[in-house]
Amino acid sequence: MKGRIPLNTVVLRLSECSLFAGIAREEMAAMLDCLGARTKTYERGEYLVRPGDTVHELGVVLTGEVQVVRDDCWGHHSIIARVVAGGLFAEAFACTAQHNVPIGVVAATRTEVLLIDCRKITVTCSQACAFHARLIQNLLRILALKNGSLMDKMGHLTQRSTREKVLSYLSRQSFDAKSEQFEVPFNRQDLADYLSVDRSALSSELGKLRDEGIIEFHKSTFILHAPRV
Amino acid sequence: MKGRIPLNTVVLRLSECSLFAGIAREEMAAMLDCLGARTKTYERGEYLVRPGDTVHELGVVLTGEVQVVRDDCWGHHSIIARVVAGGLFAEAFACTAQHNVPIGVVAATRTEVLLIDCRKITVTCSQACAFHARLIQNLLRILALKNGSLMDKMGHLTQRSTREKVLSYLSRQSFDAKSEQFEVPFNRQDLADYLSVDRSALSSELGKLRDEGIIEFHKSTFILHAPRV
DNA sequence: TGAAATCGGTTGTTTTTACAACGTAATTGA
DNA sequence: TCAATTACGTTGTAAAAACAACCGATTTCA
Repeated sequence: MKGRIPLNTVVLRLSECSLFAGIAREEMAAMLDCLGARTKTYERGEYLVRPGDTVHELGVVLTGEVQVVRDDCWGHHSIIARVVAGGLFAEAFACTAQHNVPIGVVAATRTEVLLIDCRKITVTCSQACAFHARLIQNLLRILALKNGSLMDKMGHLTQRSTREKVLSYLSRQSFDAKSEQFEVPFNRQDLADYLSVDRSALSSELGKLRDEGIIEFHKSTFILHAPRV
Repeated sequence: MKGRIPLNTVVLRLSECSLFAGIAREEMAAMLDCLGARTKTYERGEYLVRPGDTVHELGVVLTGEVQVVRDDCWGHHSIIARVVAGGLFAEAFACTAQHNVPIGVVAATRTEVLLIDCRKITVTCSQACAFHARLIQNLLRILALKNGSLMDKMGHLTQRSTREKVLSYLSRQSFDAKSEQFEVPFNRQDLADYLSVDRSALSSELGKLRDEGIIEFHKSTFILHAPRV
């Protein structure tokens, strides 16, 4: 396999990745070879995918974190999603071999990724490797789940005011954490970019919500007292 | 097959549906039987899926049109997507057998649909019907494309102002129509709900854009003079 | 045909946001 | 350790949106 990351390290990471669920570690080396997978490392701030690229490979985040972003013609920067270790990026575009993708993928930290040509997954190979069917089913499930999370995010974006957006987001985080107290994985600017609101407006709205006793927060730790939406 | 719609009518519709691409018409009767598919008819305004439902079946729109909608706790109604003949709905939730779905699906016109239990698609059946693999691949492609359209829609929602949202939307419609002139498939209220803006604000913004010579419109026919975004 | 409902534009008021600018605290890194 | 950078809250102002209310035109349908 191409890339500088040791094979057993890669296999270890992949064993916890939902794309490879149900595939034995012993099979993985052969599988990676058949898929023509390669590893690559990016520094914080580097682009893995640029708007306008043609994408054939999907990416698996082995370590670190990437953000799927979009900059529009009015100069706004927005964060569509974050992908942490075990997650996939660009898989929807790779599956349809999309030209001129509208999004970018940028490393939020130093990041190691595995890149796999999607055609190698969806087109069953001549050796009729046993894992193909499983990979396709896993990919199907991942795409379905991602559809769900895109809809969740839309639930925040469709809110009219900054207050509603941030409450919608915090409620969701609280729900996912199964706790009134939780960490948000963004700094203020990134949270604003994620919710498509102004940073200073976000800050002041958070201040108001605190004054009203609805939330408490310190840095990225939040406590939501309000009934969860 | 259960339902009151004649089989050959269903087969004719399905032959133009991307879920069944690559499947011969002669095979379809047997396939529908194996899948346990059933047809159903809804009147305008009827709900096909309600928020909170557990969904196992995906739907294929045979005739008519449905809207995927979401009503939030603040009383806002928003339209996530519209699905016309040949399109699928609820497939992402059905694939993951999701409980308590956050969305509703409502008939925008009188609508005939085909309902298929997703487990019958993804789990290859004992007869090892030849079409299963093809269905799964088609479904994969559809989910990937839908991911893309959700991202497109987010591109509109992430715009800050009503003006930017509507221009972003109209640019896209113009691009898709490959023409400066095009029809939008919404009335004003629905367009506002789709873009998550106030209807009267949308109306007055459209008026301003017309006064500035950027667009022309009559009812749902628009002409966009501005360079496409 | 006529009443009712829907649709779309307009206006005015109140609320909210975006934007820019500034200060302080925390973090980074040479 | 000190300087530079980044992060975060705050404030003021101008712009924009939300909301409600209204009106005329069109469509629906009994």
